[in-house]
Amino acid sequence: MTWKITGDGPVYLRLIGIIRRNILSGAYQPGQRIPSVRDLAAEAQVNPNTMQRALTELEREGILVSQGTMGRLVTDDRAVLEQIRNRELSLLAQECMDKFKGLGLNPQQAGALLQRLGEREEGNE
Amino acid sequence: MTWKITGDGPVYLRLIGIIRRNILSGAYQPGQRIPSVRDLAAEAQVNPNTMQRALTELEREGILVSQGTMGRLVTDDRAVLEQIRNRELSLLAQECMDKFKGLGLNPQQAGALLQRLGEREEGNE
Amino acid sequence: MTWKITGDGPVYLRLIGIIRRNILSGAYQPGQRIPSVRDLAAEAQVNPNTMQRALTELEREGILVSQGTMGRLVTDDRAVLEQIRNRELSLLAQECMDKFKGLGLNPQQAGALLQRLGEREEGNE
Amino acid sequence: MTWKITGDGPVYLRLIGIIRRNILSGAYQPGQRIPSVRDLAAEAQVNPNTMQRALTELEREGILVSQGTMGRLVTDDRAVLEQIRNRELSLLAQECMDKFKGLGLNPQQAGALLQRLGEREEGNE
DNA sequence: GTGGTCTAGACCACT
DNA sequence: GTGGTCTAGACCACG
Repeated sequence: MTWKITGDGPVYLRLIGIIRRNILSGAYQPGQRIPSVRDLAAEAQVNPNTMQRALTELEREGILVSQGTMGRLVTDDRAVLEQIRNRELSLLAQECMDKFKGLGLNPQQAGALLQRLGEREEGNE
Repeated sequence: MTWKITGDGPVYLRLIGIIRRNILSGAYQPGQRIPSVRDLAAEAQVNPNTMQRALTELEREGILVSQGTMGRLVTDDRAVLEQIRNRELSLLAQECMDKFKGLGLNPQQAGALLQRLGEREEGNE
Repeated sequence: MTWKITGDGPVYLRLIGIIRRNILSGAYQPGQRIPSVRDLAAEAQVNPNTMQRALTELEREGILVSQGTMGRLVTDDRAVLEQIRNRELSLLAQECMDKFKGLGLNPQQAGALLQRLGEREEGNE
Repeated sequence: MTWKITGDGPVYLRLIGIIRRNILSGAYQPGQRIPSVRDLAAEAQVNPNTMQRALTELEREGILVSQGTMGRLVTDDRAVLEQIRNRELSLLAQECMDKFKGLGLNPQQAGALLQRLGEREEGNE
């Protein structure tokens, strides 16, 4: 896992984003145990308190579940994962679309552009 | 013009991106005179030298033209603008697609998602 | 390397000319590492920033390549070197010819004059 | 007459060069009266003493002749003019050749290059 | 006023 | 140590 804590804004928010994305992308599988707060903090070169806060928020979100003294697991509730994934997709889509609009494209054109990207890749394979 | 110089990377590169986007989006019209180096630097709260560097690079790119002591203009060469716009679109599309792939979508699905965004907006109108 | 930064015009442009000529003349061999920015600046008695600018331009020109933290090398692409050499030859020829014309010589006569210079040298050998 | 006193070295030496070249190029005809020291100094934006020194040197060279209180004339001795012109040509040829050598050309090649320049111009006419 | 250049000195990331 | 970036402040040429 890469821990480029670049950009601005509170560090713990960026940690949340990074961990969430890594779960949704499958880097951490549903039901899998994640490293300890201390280890994660060391890996990300961040204060353990900051990492703790990020994990607590992700717990409240339901994507992580605490096992008391046994550490934390990624939820195995596929419905929760799917819901969070859809929310992230929606945010990402809106974010991208805003940028495309800034260059004068409407959703139809932007969507077509992405799909043309796919055709090009197929051609390269 | 908004000057959020957030994120990481050299400031002058982000200035270039911001100004270029503002030109491509039409905030600065082709042939229009842009503010002086010092004014832009004050507006963006950066050192005039840094702004100067950004503008010099944009000049080399051809999207800006210097009029010596008469200030700088946005080029009125539509072909240059269109070419740069296409390059930016290509980069943006690839960038977005990378993020969508991280969430498990292929270009077809991502494109469809953006277009569904458009239909939703039409419904709201 | 001699660093006579005499004459007029921006210093960084004259630095570019001096360094380029020294590369083309073989004082810096293709693929060879050149001194650090700071060393060159000290040698030429200019500000490191000014020297940095000159080197950056030469990099953009392709005659120098940066190795990140490993310093800069003269390109080992002979084609690039040959192309730049031809361009310099063309400029130099035109520049000389302008001066000869000021003294009433046409290209034929000027060329013959230079070649007679060669014959005289042969005679001295 | 243009008075770009650029470059380095004593001003009066550059004045000498400029005036001599203007005479040899025919801007000042043999036997013609040249402007007064005061006028020339004003034109060149130079201290009259400096201009005086330049003219005195040119007089010693024989290319200018003083008429006492009647001002100065360009010599009408074609032999003197021709001799000085040859000396200047010789210096210029050597100077150019040094630069060509720096780029790896011998006199034969340099001469051929200049003559090719002439052919190209003929083609454009 | 405009753009452009130069210096001085600092900081950062990389290795 | 290396290249690279940024700031601060000054000076110049051009109209």
